Amino acid sequence: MPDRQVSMSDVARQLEVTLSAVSNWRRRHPSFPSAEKVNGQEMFLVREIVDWLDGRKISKKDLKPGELPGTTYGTRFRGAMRIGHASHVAIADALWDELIQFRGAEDVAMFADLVLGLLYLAVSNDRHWNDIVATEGSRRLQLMELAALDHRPVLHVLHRARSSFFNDTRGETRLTEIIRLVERMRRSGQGPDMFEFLLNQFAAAEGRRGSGVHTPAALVRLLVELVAPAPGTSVFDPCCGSGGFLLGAAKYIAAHAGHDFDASFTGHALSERSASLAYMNLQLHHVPADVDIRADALFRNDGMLIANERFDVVLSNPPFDLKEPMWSASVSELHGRYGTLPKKRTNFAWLQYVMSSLTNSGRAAVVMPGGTLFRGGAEGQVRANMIEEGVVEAIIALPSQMFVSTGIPVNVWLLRPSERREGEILLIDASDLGHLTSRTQRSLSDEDQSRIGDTVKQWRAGDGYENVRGFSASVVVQRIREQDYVLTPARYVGTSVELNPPLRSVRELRDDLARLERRAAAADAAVERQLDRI
DNA sequence: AGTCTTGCCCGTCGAATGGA
DNA sequence: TCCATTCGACGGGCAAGACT
Repeated sequence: MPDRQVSMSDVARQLEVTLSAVSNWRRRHPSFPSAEKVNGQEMFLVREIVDWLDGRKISKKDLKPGELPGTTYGTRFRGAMRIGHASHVAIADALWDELIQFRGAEDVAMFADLVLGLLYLAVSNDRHWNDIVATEGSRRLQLMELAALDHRPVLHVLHRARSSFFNDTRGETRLTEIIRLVERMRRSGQGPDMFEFLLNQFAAAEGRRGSGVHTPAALVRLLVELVAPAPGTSVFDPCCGSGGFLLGAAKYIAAHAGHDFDASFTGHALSERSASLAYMNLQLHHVPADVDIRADALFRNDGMLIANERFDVVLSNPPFDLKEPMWSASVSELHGRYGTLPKKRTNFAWLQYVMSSLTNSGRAAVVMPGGTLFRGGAEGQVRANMIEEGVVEAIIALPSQMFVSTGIPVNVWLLRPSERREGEILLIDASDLGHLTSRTQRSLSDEDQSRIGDTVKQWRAGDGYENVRGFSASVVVQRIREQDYVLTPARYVGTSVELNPPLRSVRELRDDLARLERRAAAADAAVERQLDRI
């Protein structure tokens, strides 16, 4: 759309605001683009209008379903005019290619911190940002320091990045280029989404050497859909990483319930870096979230994870088989309502923790490694107790290679308070779903996600659900008990390929053959007739 | 008739104020 | 110091009126 033009009323119509609103903007804001008369009508350049609208937030009461608080009129205008409908991904993709050229020898995380920190400053409209863009050298570094002092999370990531980034002369020119790219991201008006996009890109770039667990976007969407958070709910992630689940839940609520946004979001981070990234990510999307760092106090002396609040919805992807001693040395066992575990078996400690932080009408979805479904010992005992208590609602086995950090297959535990026991557990084997996005990466398509989501919804509603061989099975607890509480879905759903087809009589087969021969003869005759006609 | 401006009203947000 | 309340600025909607 190089030089497309629009009138004031066009703008008002596309934005679904009144004409007077646009008129007021024009009257009240000298920065409003100037008009040009075409055939007696005043016209504006779309490019200039979009630029200006990007700086204009839609007030809460005027948000439409699906729009998060903080959405600008620029975004709405673009959507309505189908401008750049390829959206932030296309823009960010292009910028990403440029961006990684300026990566130096330092590790990806440092580079990520620098870029994300700057993008946060740019998008959150920091008062120093314009000067940072316009200045160079030590003055610019001073301004960055000043800006970071105003934003503590940025302070953390920028400090980390600075020491390794600016120790040579090339650092200066690279910084100039990076700031230029960040400014372009800001001007695109889709900074918050780009922040999220870059978080995913950087996590992928860090790969297996990456510092933290990063939940892929497809998995976030799946889990959020499975717990279906409603407006007014409290959402909690006890290990929130960069805030993906909390943001996903906020987006889900906004998309399904309009702008009614009185939900609360709480995240605990295991590192200061995670906390900073999560804080920035959520702030930029205007998600009112509390993010705390709880790494040092993860496990108390009695082995319990810290739990003193309850939430309606808990979503989490905690680190599997946590090796790091994040608890005090005096911890020898991990206690929980459903059993005691040796201190190295943290997976079920997380699951029990999730249960203890759930309200009695709550719902939780947790990502766990495959071992949690079948391992015996103390873990098997806890699993058995949870099943008997009726807190396990469903298990979904996912394909391998879903994560950048590990190739092992994972599964989703859907948990509910025991009051709601229904005597059956839904087991879904989705390990055949998904497609490879690279040699080592697999992702779930939208269809895959909705197939899983719809199955769970139908099963919950008790309406229209049927077991699908090789995919899903609703299983009574008694049957799981007989299997020593092993929850591996594949064991219950059967195989999709019929290994032992029921034997058919020779007569049936001969009849079939005869029928097919008759149809073939009829088809031949039809072809002959057509040929004769020519 | 269609397009835009103006004045007025009202809801929202944040800063200031006041009380425990 | 923390909380609630008040107040003013601001932005958007509405309706009447002006312009072409």
